[in-house]
Amino acid sequence: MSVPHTAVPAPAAVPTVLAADLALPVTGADRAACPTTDVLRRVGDKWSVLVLVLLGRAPRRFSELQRAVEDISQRMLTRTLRALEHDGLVSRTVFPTVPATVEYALTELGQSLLVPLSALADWSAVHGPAIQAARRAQG
Amino acid sequence: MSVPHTAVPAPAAVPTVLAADLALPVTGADRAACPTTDVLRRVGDKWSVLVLVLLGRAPRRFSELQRAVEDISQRMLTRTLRALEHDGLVSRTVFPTVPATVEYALTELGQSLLVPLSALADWSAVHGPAIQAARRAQG
DNA sequence: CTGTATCCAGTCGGATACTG
DNA sequence: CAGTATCCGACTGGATACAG
Repeated sequence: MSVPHTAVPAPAAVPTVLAADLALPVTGADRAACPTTDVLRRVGDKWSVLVLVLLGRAPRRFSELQRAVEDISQRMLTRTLRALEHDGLVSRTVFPTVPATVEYALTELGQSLLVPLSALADWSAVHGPAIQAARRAQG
Repeated sequence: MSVPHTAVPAPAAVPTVLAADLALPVTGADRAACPTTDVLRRVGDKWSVLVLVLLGRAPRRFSELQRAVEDISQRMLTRTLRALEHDGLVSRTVFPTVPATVEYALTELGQSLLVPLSALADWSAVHGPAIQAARRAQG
Protein backbone atom coordinates (compact mmCIF):
# COMPACT_ATOMS: atom_id res chain seq x y z
CA MET A 1 0.00 0.00 0.00
CA SER A 2 2.66 2.53 -0.84
CA VAL A 3 1.47 5.77 -2.28
CA PRO A 4 3.43 6.42 -5.48
CA HIS A 5 3.77 10.06 -4.57
CA THR A 6 5.31 10.79 -7.94
CA ALA A 7 5.80 14.29 -9.14
CA VAL A 8 2.49 15.68 -8.04
CA PRO A 9 2.91 19.41 -7.65
CA ALA A 10 0.94 19.30 -4.50
CA PRO A 11 -0.61 22.70 -3.82
CA ALA A 12 0.70 22.32 -0.31
CA ALA A 13 -2.63 23.55 0.91
CA VAL A 14 -2.75 20.21 2.59
CA PRO A 15 0.72 19.27 3.67
CA THR A 16 1.76 15.66 3.62
CA VAL A 17 -0.09 15.03 6.78
CA LEU A 18 -1.28 11.55 6.91
CA ALA A 19 -2.56 12.59 10.27
CA ALA A 20 -5.30 14.60 8.63
CA ASP A 21 -7.06 11.26 8.49
CA LEU A 22 -7.24 11.37 12.22
CA ALA A 23 -10.93 11.73 12.80
CA LEU A 24 -11.51 13.19 16.19
CA PRO A 25 -14.86 14.63 17.14
CA VAL A 26 -14.11 18.24 17.75
CA THR A 27 -17.57 19.58 18.23
CA GLY A 28 -18.51 20.03 21.81
CA ALA A 29 -21.17 17.46 22.39
CA ASP A 30 -19.40 14.49 20.83
CA ARG A 31 -16.08 15.25 22.36
CA ALA A 32 -17.10 14.11 25.80
CA ALA A 33 -17.52 10.61 24.44
CA CYS A 34 -14.49 10.62 22.14
CA PRO A 35 -12.84 7.23 22.58
CA THR A 36 -9.40 8.54 21.70
CA THR A 37 -9.42 11.18 24.38
CA ASP A 38 -10.85 8.64 26.72
CA VAL A 39 -8.07 6.14 26.12
CA LEU A 40 -5.38 8.78 26.24
CA ARG A 41 -6.50 10.06 29.59
CA ARG A 42 -6.62 6.56 30.99
CA VAL A 43 -3.16 5.78 29.74
CA GLY A 44 -1.72 9.21 30.43
CA ASP A 45 -1.46 8.72 34.16
CA LYS A 46 1.70 7.91 36.01
CA TRP A 47 1.72 4.12 36.15
CA SER A 48 -0.76 2.52 33.75
CA VAL A 49 1.53 2.05 30.78
CA LEU A 50 4.30 0.74 32.95
CA VAL A 51 1.98 -1.88 34.40
CA LEU A 52 0.59 -2.76 30.98
CA VAL A 53 4.07 -3.30 29.61
CA LEU A 54 5.12 -5.45 32.53
CA LEU A 55 2.02 -7.59 32.23
CA GLY A 56 2.64 -7.73 28.50
CA ARG A 57 5.84 -9.58 29.20
CA ALA A 58 4.26 -12.05 31.59
CA PRO A 59 1.40 -12.33 34.07
CA ARG A 60 2.46 -11.28 37.52
CA ARG A 61 1.31 -11.26 41.08
CA PHE A 62 0.66 -8.11 43.05
CA SER A 63 3.89 -8.20 44.97
CA GLU A 64 5.88 -9.03 41.87
CA LEU A 65 4.52 -5.94 40.21
CA GLN A 66 5.32 -3.84 43.20
CA ARG A 67 8.89 -5.07 43.27
CA ALA A 68 9.21 -4.60 39.51
CA VAL A 69 8.06 -1.02 39.56
CA GLU A 70 9.98 -0.34 42.73
CA ASP A 71 8.74 3.10 43.63
CA ILE A 72 5.02 2.76 43.21
CA SER A 73 3.00 2.95 46.39
CA GLN A 74 0.72 0.10 47.35
CA ARG A 75 -2.22 2.40 47.05
CA MET A 76 -1.40 3.49 43.50
CA LEU A 77 -0.66 -0.03 42.33
CA THR A 78 -4.06 -1.12 43.56
CA ARG A 79 -5.80 1.86 42.03
CA THR A 80 -4.02 1.43 38.71
CA LEU A 81 -4.80 -2.28 38.51
CA ARG A 82 -8.43 -1.70 39.47
CA ALA A 83 -8.79 0.94 36.77
CA LEU A 84 -7.22 -1.27 34.12
CA GLU A 85 -9.38 -4.16 35.20
CA HIS A 86 -12.45 -1.98 35.12
CA ASP A 87 -11.75 -1.13 31.49
CA GLY A 88 -11.24 -4.76 30.55
CA LEU A 89 -7.53 -4.36 29.86
CA VAL A 90 -6.32 -6.52 32.71
CA SER A 91 -7.70 -9.67 34.28
CA ARG A 92 -7.49 -10.49 37.95
CA THR A 93 -7.44 -14.06 39.22
CA VAL A 94 -7.59 -14.93 42.90
CA PHE A 95 -6.21 -18.25 44.09
CA PRO A 96 -7.73 -19.25 47.42
CA THR A 97 -4.47 -20.12 49.04
CA VAL A 98 -3.45 -18.92 52.48
CA PRO A 99 -2.53 -16.21 52.33
CA ALA A 100 -4.27 -15.34 49.10
CA THR A 101 -2.38 -15.04 45.87
CA VAL A 102 -3.63 -12.89 43.02
CA GLU A 103 -2.42 -13.00 39.48
CA TYR A 104 -2.83 -10.18 37.03
CA ALA A 105 -2.60 -10.61 33.27
CA LEU A 106 -3.40 -8.70 30.13
CA THR A 107 -6.64 -9.48 28.41
CA GLU A 108 -6.65 -9.68 24.64
CA LEU A 109 -7.88 -6.13 24.67
CA GLY A 110 -4.93 -5.10 26.78
CA GLN A 111 -2.54 -6.98 24.52
CA SER A 112 -3.89 -5.23 21.48
CA LEU A 113 -3.51 -1.85 23.12
CA LEU A 114 0.21 -2.42 23.42
CA VAL A 115 0.49 -2.28 19.65
CA PRO A 116 -0.39 1.40 19.17
CA LEU A 117 1.37 2.17 22.43
CA SER A 118 4.45 0.59 20.99
CA ALA A 119 4.22 2.94 18.01
CA LEU A 120 4.05 5.85 20.38
CA ALA A 121 7.00 4.49 22.33
CA ASP A 122 9.00 4.25 19.13
CA TRP A 123 8.18 7.84 18.27
CA SER A 124 9.14 8.92 21.77
CA ALA A 125 12.45 7.12 21.61
CA VAL A 126 13.27 8.82 18.33
CA HIS A 127 11.97 12.30 19.02
CA GLY A 128 12.37 12.52 22.76
CA PRO A 129 15.73 14.22 22.37
CA ALA A 130 14.15 16.83 20.10
CA ILE A 131 11.62 17.61 22.79
CA GLN A 132 14.32 17.86 25.39
CA ALA A 133 16.22 20.21 23.11
CA ALA A 134 13.16 22.38 22.58
CA ARG A 135 12.72 22.65 26.33
CA ARG A 136 16.29 23.62 26.94
CA ALA A 137 16.12 26.13 24.13
CA GLN A 138 13.55 28.05 26.14
CA GLY A 139 13.32 27.65 29.86
CA MET B 1 8.11 18.49 5.50
CA SER B 2 9.66 17.01 2.40
CA VAL B 3 9.45 13.50 3.67
CA PRO B 4 7.56 11.32 1.22
CA HIS B 5 5.00 9.99 3.53
CA THR B 6 4.84 6.26 3.13
CA ALA B 7 1.66 6.05 5.10
CA VAL B 8 1.40 3.86 8.12
CA PRO B 9 2.77 0.47 7.19
CA ALA B 10 -0.23 -1.71 6.73
CA PRO B 11 -0.33 -3.74 9.93
CA ALA B 12 -0.24 -7.14 8.35
CA ALA B 13 -1.57 -9.63 10.83
CA VAL B 14 0.00 -8.21 13.93
CA PRO B 15 0.90 -11.00 16.30
CA THR B 16 -0.13 -10.50 19.87
CA VAL B 17 3.48 -10.79 20.90
CA LEU B 18 4.79 -7.78 19.12
CA ALA B 19 4.14 -5.76 22.19
CA ALA B 20 6.93 -7.51 24.00
CA ASP B 21 9.27 -5.44 21.88
CA LEU B 22 8.12 -2.37 23.69
CA ALA B 23 11.22 -1.37 25.52
CA LEU B 24 10.30 0.77 28.45
CA PRO B 25 12.75 1.42 31.24
CA VAL B 26 11.09 -0.16 34.20
CA THR B 27 13.82 0.16 36.74
CA GLY B 28 13.32 3.03 39.10
CA ALA B 29 16.07 5.43 38.20
CA ASP B 30 15.63 5.43 34.43
CA ARG B 31 11.90 5.63 34.58
CA ALA B 32 11.86 9.26 35.58
CA ALA B 33 13.44 10.13 32.25
CA CYS B 34 11.49 7.65 30.14
CA PRO B 35 10.50 9.53 26.99
CA THR B 36 7.41 7.41 26.44
CA THR B 37 5.93 8.18 29.81
CA ASP B 38 6.93 11.76 29.32
CA VAL B 39 5.11 12.06 26.00
CA LEU B 40 2.07 10.19 27.26
CA ARG B 41 1.65 12.46 30.22
CA ARG B 42 1.98 15.51 28.05
CA VAL B 43 -0.59 14.24 25.62
CA GLY B 44 -2.84 12.67 28.20
CA ASP B 45 -4.30 15.90 29.40
CA LYS B 46 -7.68 17.21 28.47
CA TRP B 47 -7.01 19.37 25.41
CA SER B 48 -3.58 18.79 23.87
CA VAL B 49 -4.52 16.13 21.35
CA LEU B 50 -7.56 18.05 20.27
CA VAL B 51 -5.45 21.12 19.60
CA LEU B 52 -2.78 19.09 17.83
CA VAL B 53 -5.36 17.56 15.54
CA LEU B 54 -6.94 20.90 14.73
CA LEU B 55 -3.58 22.43 13.95
CA GLY B 56 -2.79 19.34 11.92
CA ARG B 57 -5.61 20.26 9.58
CA ALA B 58 -4.51 23.85 9.21
CA PRO B 59 -2.73 26.61 11.12
CA ARG B 60 -5.13 28.65 13.18
CA ARG B 61 -5.36 31.79 15.20
CA PHE B 62 -6.10 31.83 18.89
CA SER B 63 -9.71 32.81 18.54
CA GLU B 64 -10.25 30.30 15.76
CA LEU B 65 -9.04 27.54 18.02
CA GLN B 66 -11.27 28.71 20.80
CA ARG B 67 -14.31 28.72 18.55
CA ALA B 68 -13.35 25.32 17.13
CA VAL B 69 -13.03 23.64 20.49
CA GLU B 70 -16.04 25.48 21.81
CA ASP B 71 -15.90 24.59 25.47
CA ILE B 72 -12.29 25.20 26.30
CA SER B 73 -11.61 28.10 28.62
CA GLN B 74 -9.32 30.88 27.54
CA ARG B 75 -6.98 29.96 30.33
CA MET B 76 -6.69 26.32 29.31
CA LEU B 77 -6.23 27.13 25.64
CA THR B 78 -3.36 29.41 26.53
CA ARG B 79 -1.82 26.89 28.88
CA THR B 80 -2.16 24.06 26.39
CA LEU B 81 -0.64 26.06 23.55
CA ARG B 82 2.21 27.26 25.74
CA ALA B 83 2.99 23.71 26.80
CA LEU B 84 2.94 22.42 23.24
CA GLU B 85 5.10 25.31 22.13
CA HIS B 86 7.50 24.68 24.98
CA ASP B 87 8.00 21.13 23.77
CA GLY B 88 8.56 22.21 20.20
CA LEU B 89 5.36 20.68 18.89
CA VAL B 90 3.65 23.93 17.98
CA SER B 91 4.97 27.21 16.61
CA ARG B 92 3.63 30.61 17.53
CA THR B 93 3.82 33.56 15.19
CA VAL B 94 2.80 37.04 16.24
CA PHE B 95 1.74 39.52 13.59
CA PRO B 96 2.16 43.08 14.86
CA THR B 97 -1.25 44.22 13.76
CA VAL B 98 -3.63 46.16 15.96
CA PRO B 99 -4.93 44.37 17.75
CA ALA B 100 -2.35 41.64 17.61
CA THR B 101 -3.01 38.45 15.67
CA VAL B 102 -1.24 35.23 16.53
CA GLU B 103 -1.05 32.17 14.38
CA TYR B 104 -0.36 28.73 15.72
CA ALA B 105 0.85 25.85 13.58
CA LEU B 106 2.35 22.43 14.01
CA THR B 107 6.08 22.10 13.75
CA GLU B 108 7.49 19.14 11.88
CA LEU B 109 7.88 17.49 15.24
CA GLY B 110 4.22 18.06 15.97
CA GLN B 111 3.24 16.78 12.56
CA SER B 112 5.19 13.60 13.09
CA LEU B 113 3.58 13.02 16.47
CA LEU B 114 0.19 12.84 14.81
CA VAL B 115 1.24 9.62 13.12
CA PRO B 116 1.48 7.41 16.22
CA LEU B 117 -1.43 9.32 17.71
CA SER B 118 -3.42 8.37 14.67
CA ALA B 119 -2.62 4.73 15.33
CA LEU B 120 -3.89 5.11 18.85
CA ALA B 121 -7.01 6.87 17.59
CA ASP B 122 -7.65 3.98 15.23
CA TRP B 123 -7.31 1.51 18.06
CA SER B 124 -9.64 3.58 20.19
CA ALA B 125 -12.24 3.77 17.47
CA VAL B 126 -12.18 0.01 17.07
CA HIS B 127 -11.93 -1.05 20.71
CA GLY B 128 -13.66 1.81 22.41
CA PRO B 129 -16.95 -0.09 22.46
CA ALA B 130 -15.22 -3.04 24.12
CA ILE B 131 -14.01 -0.76 26.88
CA GLN B 132 -17.45 0.71 27.30
CA ALA B 133 -18.85 -2.79 27.51
CA ALA B 134 -16.31 -3.81 30.13
CA ARG B 135 -17.29 -0.81 32.20
CA ARG B 136 -20.96 -1.53 31.99
CA ALA B 137 -20.32 -5.17 32.83
CA GLN B 138 -19.09 -4.05 36.24
CA GLY B 139 -20.20 -0.69 37.48
C1' DC C 1 -7.75 39.95 19.66
C1' DT C 2 -4.75 37.64 22.76
C1' DG C 3 -3.79 37.01 26.54
C1' DT C 4 -2.83 37.43 32.40
C1' DA C 5 -4.33 37.22 37.35
C1' DT C 6 -7.15 35.22 40.98
C1' DC C 7 -9.84 32.16 43.12
C1' DC C 8 -11.67 27.65 43.86
C1' DA C 9 -13.34 22.75 43.56
C1' DG C 10 -11.88 18.32 42.30
C1' DT C 11 -8.48 14.93 41.36
C1' DC C 12 -3.77 12.68 41.52
C1' DG C 13 -0.48 10.59 43.94
C1' DG C 14 2.54 9.77 48.12
C1' DA C 15 2.99 8.35 53.28
C1' DT C 16 1.50 5.84 56.87
C1' DA C 17 -1.11 2.70 59.51
C1' DC C 18 -4.07 -1.18 59.78
C1' DT C 19 -6.55 -5.92 58.19
C1' DG C 20 -8.06 -10.79 56.53
C1' DC D 1 0.26 -11.70 50.56
C1' DA D 2 -2.90 -8.40 48.99
C1' DG D 3 -5.03 -5.19 49.97
C1' DT D 4 -8.10 -0.95 52.72
C1' DA D 5 -8.45 3.57 55.33
C1' DT D 6 -7.02 8.07 56.23
C1' DC D 7 -4.63 12.24 55.71
C1' DC D 8 -2.37 15.68 52.98
C1' DG D 9 0.27 18.40 49.59
C1' DA D 10 0.41 19.32 44.65
C1' DC D 11 -1.50 19.80 40.48
C1' DT D 12 -5.62 20.26 36.95
C1' DG D 13 -9.01 22.66 35.07
C1' DG D 14 -13.06 25.92 35.16
C1' DA D 15 -15.04 30.78 36.12
C1' DT D 16 -14.43 35.37 36.28
C1' DA D 17 -12.32 39.73 35.93
C1' DC D 18 -8.90 42.61 34.01
C1' DA D 19 -5.13 44.36 30.45
C1' DG D 20 -2.08 45.51 26.30
